[in-house]
Amino acid sequence: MYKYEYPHPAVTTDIVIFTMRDERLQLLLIKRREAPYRGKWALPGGFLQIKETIDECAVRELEEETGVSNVYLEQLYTFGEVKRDPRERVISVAYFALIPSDKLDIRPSTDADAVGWFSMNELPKLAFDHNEIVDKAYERLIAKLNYSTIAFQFLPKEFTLTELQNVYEIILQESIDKRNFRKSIFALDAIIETKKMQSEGAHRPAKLYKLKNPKQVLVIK
Amino acid sequence: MYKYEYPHPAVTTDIVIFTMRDERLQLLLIKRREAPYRGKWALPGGFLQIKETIDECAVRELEEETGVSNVYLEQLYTFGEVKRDPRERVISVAYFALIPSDKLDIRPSTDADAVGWFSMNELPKLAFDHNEIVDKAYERLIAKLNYSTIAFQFLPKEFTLTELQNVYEIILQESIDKRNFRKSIFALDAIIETKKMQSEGAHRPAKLYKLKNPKQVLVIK
DNA sequence: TGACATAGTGTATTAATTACACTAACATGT
DNA sequence: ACATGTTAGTGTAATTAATACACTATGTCA
Repeated sequence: MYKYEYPHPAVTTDIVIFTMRDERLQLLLIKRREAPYRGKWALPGGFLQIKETIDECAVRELEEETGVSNVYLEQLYTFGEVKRDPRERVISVAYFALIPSDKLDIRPSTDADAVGWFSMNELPKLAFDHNEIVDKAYERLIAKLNYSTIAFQFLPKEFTLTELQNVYEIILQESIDKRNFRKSIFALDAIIETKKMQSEGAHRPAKLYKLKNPKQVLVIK
Repeated sequence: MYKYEYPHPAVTTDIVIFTMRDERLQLLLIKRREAPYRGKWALPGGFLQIKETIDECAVRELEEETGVSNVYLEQLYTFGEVKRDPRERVISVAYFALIPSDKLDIRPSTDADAVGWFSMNELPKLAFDHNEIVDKAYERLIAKLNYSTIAFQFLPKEFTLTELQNVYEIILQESIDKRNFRKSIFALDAIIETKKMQSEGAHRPAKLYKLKNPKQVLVIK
């Protein structure tokens, strides 16, 4: 038992885990096995341990749910409505993570929870205020596409320009002129050619590129 | 006494209160009367009550420290290093507020704390991780100047274009061409002329303008 | 070897941003 | 009453950035 002179809220992190699957922006959800919202889908997350930072908590939760580590992870916003959790007062520090498409098939290692990928377009009604969190994450993601190199975080180390363009088109939900797109990407001075090509069917193969600084997300302009 | 099965951190809000005073960007600090960091300057803030939202907590703290309400207030970031407070585990949800220059001389109503305005350029070393919070707030403020109408929040209801330009120049620390500045402000379609003029010395008086939607901060572009 | 599918490339037009200098209107001092 | 000082207010040309647009290249497969 832990005792305090004044009431303390519980603190959790919840993570919006985005990836690109089947030409769609998808996110990872977990089916709740317990009340409240039993049987509902919810964002992965969990309670902050007393000896870890909030960032560490998010990294840990992400690793527990997806098995991936060392991916892009950013604090999003803190949600603190009084009744957002019916059990006790819970403050949730929300994060969002971007998983490259080649790290996807790693074990969803959660202890037998049902986990699933859901397309942004066809999300169910989620537990708690998690739809609100997802909306905010998506909003942030769209904003960041336009002033940072965050889009690269969806791709494997080596990628084609068409793959990159697809990331933008899928997230922004608009088509982009191919020549202008390439021009703007080259202007970033962020990628270099590899000597490899990628053959993906009965057509001309594409050059593979890689980031000059793979882990770095640049703010541009 | 409040008892929990697992340890709970305390949750506070800290507020970076910006204003424009003496042609400088300044912020409000409070001198701590108690340990830890006794005698050091710190951001105003306080513990989250169990029945108020985090936003409400920030509004309340702001009102208690400055006497002002109904000003621009935005959640900034949540700070959760394990040892950021030596007493117990404390998660701080930081906010930043912008106070119009004409609301300034309202009583700093705090119960006999020493409060003071400090210029951003000459900040002392603050208690806790508050310098880090201030840095992040300033960064956000600069960013928002460029894609929102947040700058108007520093000004009284009616203001001149020169006053507005001063806000930009002081915060961005660069001089701006007057004609281009005015052009870009008019292009926002956010202000209208009043019929009043402001005479401020031995020179031509300036037109007073006002916002079409005073409380609204627009995201632009 | 021809059909098909995606990769890859340049230029002209338009829009946005920047650079730049003089006149207008008031207060004050003589 | 007029000359001086000080800030308010205004437009245009030059530069840069963003957009629109169509054909050739290179592979696979039948």
